[in-house]
Amino acid sequence: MTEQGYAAVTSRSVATRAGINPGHVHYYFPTIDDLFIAVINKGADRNFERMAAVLTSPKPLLSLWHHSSDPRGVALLNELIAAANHRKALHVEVARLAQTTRTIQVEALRNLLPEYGLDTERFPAPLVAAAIQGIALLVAREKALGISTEHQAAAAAAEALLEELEQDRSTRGRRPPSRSPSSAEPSRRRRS
Amino acid sequence: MTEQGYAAVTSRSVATRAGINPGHVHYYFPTIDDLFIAVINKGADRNFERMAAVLTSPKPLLSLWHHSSDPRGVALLNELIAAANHRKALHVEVARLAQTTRTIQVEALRNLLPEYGLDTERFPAPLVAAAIQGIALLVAREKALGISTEHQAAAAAAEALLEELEQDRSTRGRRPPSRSPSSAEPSRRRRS
DNA sequence: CCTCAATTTGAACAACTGCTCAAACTTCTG
DNA sequence: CAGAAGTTTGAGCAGTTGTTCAAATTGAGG
Repeated sequence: MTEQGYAAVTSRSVATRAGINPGHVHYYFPTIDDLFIAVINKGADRNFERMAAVLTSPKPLLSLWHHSSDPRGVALLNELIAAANHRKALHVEVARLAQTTRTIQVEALRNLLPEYGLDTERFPAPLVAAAIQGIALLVAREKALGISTEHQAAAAAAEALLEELEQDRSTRGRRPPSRSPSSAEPSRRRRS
Repeated sequence: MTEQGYAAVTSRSVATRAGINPGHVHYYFPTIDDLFIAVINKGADRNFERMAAVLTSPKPLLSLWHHSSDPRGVALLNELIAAANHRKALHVEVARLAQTTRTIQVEALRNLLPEYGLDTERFPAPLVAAAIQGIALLVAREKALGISTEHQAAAAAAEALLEELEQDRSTRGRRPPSRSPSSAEPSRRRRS
């Protein structure tokens, strides 16, 4: 699926790779849609586990970036979404996977972002989540297309920024967060 | 293609929609790949024109955001990329389209970004381009999947940020940019 | 009006797809 | 070891695909 697109996944191609008989595929997965749904669910399980680990790791944002940058994961999700656009039965499943993933991310980020000293008015959790995953998605896509080295610069800059944020968080962590906005920094537009 | 995926584009389906005979499609487009390539090239032309207009408009970043958020454009590009992953003949064409688009964007942004007062060390042109297009891509995708209202918050926040940047640029424009970093703002980390 | 080229049609072909099903085979159970 | 349940196979069917091609139709030029 990641190598040749979802359309290359057929009873026969799967059987050949699995070293079994084409008809036998339908013994365990009555329809090909069932096979796709199984892929989605298995991918979802792994994804949720990793996501939980990522969001409770020492450097959540950076880990989320690395996780979202995984080329195989990006390629697989892209194909699943494209497949869902062609086969209606998959649409519901893919939507649910994406929905749950996004909800987990946003809820976790809502708790985490204050620790980074981010102005959550200008940079609310949904935006940060979309930015990290969106940039990672685009970088992975351009790498897969074999485009020039522009995406490397973007990836490097993104990683540097997140590293910077993680450092801010760790130094902040030592002294408890001030409850009143009176001290040090000029409240607005400190950061972006 | 945008409605049902690239796999739904067949000699017969195209002919039916065009009100012509299936075989006649092959008179003008010998192979279906040729048809896809024509779509790519036509889309590329329109895209380059709009991109040029966007990048020379009064609010380039905001316009780029709106342009990148166009649902039909996102859907079409997604399908073309998915198709290119399945049919090798398209890969070259799609890669060239994406490459050219990205190059145009980045080169324009390299000239524009200083006007916004952005620290181009931390926010180089490739990152800004990837961020705008990546977030727009993700938002459009989630909207297409029919996912909850989380993406709306992300889109609103992104738009507000860009609007803010545009205002900075316009007020900056009145007084010529200071050549030395001595004045007003504390040089590092003024902005993100 | 006649001719010749360009266009349009309809039918057909081979290759592939998802899926079914009866028959063969294997494994487990009593 | 017999039989039942589960597994695996191979062949086949109906439908769709890209593509070809000869024949029919249309249109332009002399």
